[in-house]
Amino acid sequence: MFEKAKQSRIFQDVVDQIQEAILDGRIKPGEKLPSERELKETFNISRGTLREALRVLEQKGLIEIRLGVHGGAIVKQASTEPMLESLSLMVRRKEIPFENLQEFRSSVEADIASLAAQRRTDEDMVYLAEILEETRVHLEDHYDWDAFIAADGRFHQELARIARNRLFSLVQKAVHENIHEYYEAYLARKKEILVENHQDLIDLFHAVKDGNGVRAAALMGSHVVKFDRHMTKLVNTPTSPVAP
Amino acid sequence: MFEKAKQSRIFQDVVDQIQEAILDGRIKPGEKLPSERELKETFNISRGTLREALRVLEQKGLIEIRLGVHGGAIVKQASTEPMLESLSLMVRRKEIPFENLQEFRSSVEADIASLAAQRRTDEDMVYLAEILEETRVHLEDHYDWDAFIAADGRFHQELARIARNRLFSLVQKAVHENIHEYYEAYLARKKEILVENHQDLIDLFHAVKDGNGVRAAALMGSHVVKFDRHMTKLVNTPTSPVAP
DNA sequence: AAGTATCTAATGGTTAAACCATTAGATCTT
DNA sequence: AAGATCTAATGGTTTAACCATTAGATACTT
Repeated sequence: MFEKAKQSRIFQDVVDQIQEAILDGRIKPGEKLPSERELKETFNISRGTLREALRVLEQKGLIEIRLGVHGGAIVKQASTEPMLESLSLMVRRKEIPFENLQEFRSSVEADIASLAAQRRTDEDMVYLAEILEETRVHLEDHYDWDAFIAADGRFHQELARIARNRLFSLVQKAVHENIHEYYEAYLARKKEILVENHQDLIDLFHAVKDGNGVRAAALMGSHVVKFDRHMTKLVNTPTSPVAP
Repeated sequence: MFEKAKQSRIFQDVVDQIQEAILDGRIKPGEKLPSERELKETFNISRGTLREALRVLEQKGLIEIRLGVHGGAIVKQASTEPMLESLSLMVRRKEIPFENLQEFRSSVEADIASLAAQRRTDEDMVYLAEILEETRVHLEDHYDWDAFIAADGRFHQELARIARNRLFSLVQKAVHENIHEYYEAYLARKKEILVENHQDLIDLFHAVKDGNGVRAAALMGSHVVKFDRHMTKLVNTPTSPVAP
């Protein structure tokens, strides 16, 4: 019924006030807050307390601090960093099993492929074809594992852009960045994997070009799953039963 | 080719060291860090600098500070708070258009419904049936809009649990909490909306019970879209063209 | 006149020492 | 035994000073 009375922390009050000012648009991205010495007077607090508030706001991705004579706290554009970091921390803390991450990625990528197929324009397909050609070059002309993987990443990213949903783009990026580390660590660099992968991308390209959302989603789902399977056994360290 | 030399900030170094210790498991959830006065000696820094580091770690959700004689910084269990907050900030800063949020939610809920249908056990269905009955009571026996909406939320949440993917659960929660504010603000409280909604839940329940993932996904997709449509026109404030 | 070096002042980064507020446990009182 | 009080350790806050970085002003050199 009741909630515990919050122990007042002055810096938290300052954080809230500045955050609301930013969210309400009273201070806009690019604009500068007053200097620390001015702000401490405004809020009638010490500089140390003010600086603790600034650290919190900085960590939230709301402000950025610059050094020097014309430095100070500048309101940042909204960015994906805080989301990337918080997801990354969840994964690194093993709060999310790796298979969950794989499964989620597979579903999200399939959703993206479906939307992309429904919304792609002719210009989109031109650019997507360029990326597809890149993967072919890095596979057939000058074999280069890392370059192929990088182009493959751009292909997925571009599909998300074609889907025209910023949240999907953001989530796709967050998941990809967090799963990529595992590729580096656990994936055997066999060319045959990339050959298979490349064929998937070609099929995907055509499904999107044809506006066939159902097929695009199905192809993408199996594409991701197939790729993940190459390392599943290596990642899954069985947890030993805990003694009572 | 090069990246700009990072301006060294001492507190950042402290943040990194403590964060790594937590992620490596050298300090475990529930365990307490030494007191501020001890830590400042360990790192050979001032207390103010140390406290700035603690503020950052606290904001990252890695530690929690308790007051009093046996207080101090305690390593927290991994939790969803940081992700919820960062997504919330993105939405509130209008970095993500509302329609994107709706569309994303619809896709994710459909994915969840599909997985749930594939993985549900008999016990799962017993509990899900209880929640479904709750919605019926709040609609037919003692009509209560808020109670129905709350039970509806639990139905979705329980489906995510049945899907047995923590990342889906987490994302579902994050999106739901961020979209819920809009319901409060923009949704007309007409009973007929809930009647329609309730029928959807019944159909969904049976699709899941039958293990029909495809049908469950389709039902969930249209269920969410239908619900969202009731407020779409109200939320979309057309942006006036900007003068050059 | 142009370019270069130096100086200046404002800003964030850091330190030090002190005091306040909160809290769990020890001690005292009844 | 129960309750009140004291004690000490901890986080929260303040103050005042100094350091490091930086953009612009000024002085100097060619």
